Amino acid sequence: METKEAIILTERQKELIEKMGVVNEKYGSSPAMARIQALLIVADETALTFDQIRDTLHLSKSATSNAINFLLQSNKLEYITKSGDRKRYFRTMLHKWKEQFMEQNEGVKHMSDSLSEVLKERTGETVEFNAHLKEVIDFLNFYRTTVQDTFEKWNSSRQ
Amino acid sequence: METKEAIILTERQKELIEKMGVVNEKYGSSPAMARIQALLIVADETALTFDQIRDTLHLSKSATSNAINFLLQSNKLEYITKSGDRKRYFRTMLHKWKEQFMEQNEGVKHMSDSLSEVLKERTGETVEFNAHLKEVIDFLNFYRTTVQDTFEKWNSSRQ
DNA sequence: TTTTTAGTTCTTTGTTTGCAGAACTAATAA
DNA sequence: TTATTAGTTCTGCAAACAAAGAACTAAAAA
Repeated sequence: METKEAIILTERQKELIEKMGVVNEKYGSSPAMARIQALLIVADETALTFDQIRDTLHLSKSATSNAINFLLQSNKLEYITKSGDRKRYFRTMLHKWKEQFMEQNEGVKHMSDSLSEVLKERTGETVEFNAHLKEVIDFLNFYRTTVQDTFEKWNSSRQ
Repeated sequence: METKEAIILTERQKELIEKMGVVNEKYGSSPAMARIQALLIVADETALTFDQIRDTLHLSKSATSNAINFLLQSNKLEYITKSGDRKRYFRTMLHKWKEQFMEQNEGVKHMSDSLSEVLKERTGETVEFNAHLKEVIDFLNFYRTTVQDTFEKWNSSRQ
C-alpha cells in the first residue's frame, strides 16, 4: 500500500467541497475537475501537490492528471514550485476569476450576432415576429455592453 | 412512403439553422432541441406542426416528440391551435427570451453564496488568499445587482 | 365501427463521457 | 547503474446521452 498523502479535512470542509463541486459542474466542469477546483478553495493549504489532490479526493492517477492538465490549459489553475522540490504545487487562479467570468460574454455576442444574421434574412411578412426578434437582439447587446461597463467600473474603482 | 410535410428552406436558411443550432448547443441544448429552436426562428412560418418539424429536420418521431416536450417544459416553446385543426403549431417564446436569459443570474448567486460559505469557514492564516476570495465574492455580487438593475431599467424604458 | 391522425412510449443501438488501472517515461536520487 | 519520483499515456469499461424505429394509444373522422 502506497503512502497516503491525503490532507486532513473537517467534515464541514468535505461538505463544502461537494457543494462547491456541484456548483462548478453547473459551470461546465467534469466531476473530477469540479472537485479539484473546490478543494483548492476550501483547503487551508492554498497550494497542493498532485498526490495530495489525488489522495484527498480519491481519484486515480489518470483522472487527476487529465483534470489538472485541462484546468491548467483553461487557466483555472496554475502551479508553483519550490527549490529543491520536484513536485508542483497547484493552486486556483483566484486573481483571474473575474476575467474568466467575464469571458461568458463572448457567448452572448455569438448569440446576438447569429440572431442578427437571421433577422437580416427573414421575410418582411412577419412584422411582429421580426420586431420581437429585433428587441431580443437589442436587449442582448444592451446586456453585453452593460456588463462590460460594470466590469470596467469595478476595475477602475479598485485599481 | 409517408407524406413529406417538410417546409421549403433556402440554402441560406439551412445554413443559418445549423449555425444557430451550434450556438444553441453551447447553451445546453441537445442537437435535436437546438435545431428545432433554430428552425422556429429562421423559418418564414413562425409556427410549425410536429410533422413539419420532423420532416424538415429529418428527425425520428421519438426524437421530435422528446425534444419538443422538453422545450415546452422548459418554456422555450409554446404552441397554438387552430379551430377545426387537431394539430398543434409550435413556436418559440420570443417574448420570454429576456427572462430566460436573466435566469442565468441565479447561477451567479449560487456561486457567490457558496464562495461566501467557504470564506466563512476558512482559516484566518491565509490572509492574502482570503482577501482575494472576498474580492471575487464582492465582484460577483456587484455584477449580479448591476445586471438586475439594468434589466429593470430596460423593461421600464420599454413598456 | 373502423380508420386515421397526432402524437407518446418502449426497446434497441451507436456515441460520448468519465474514470480506473496498468504500463510507460523522463528526470532525479541512491 | 539501478531505483525512485512525479507524473503521462494507453486500454478498457460502465454509465449517460441522443436518437432511431416500432409498437402503442387516445381522440376524432369516416
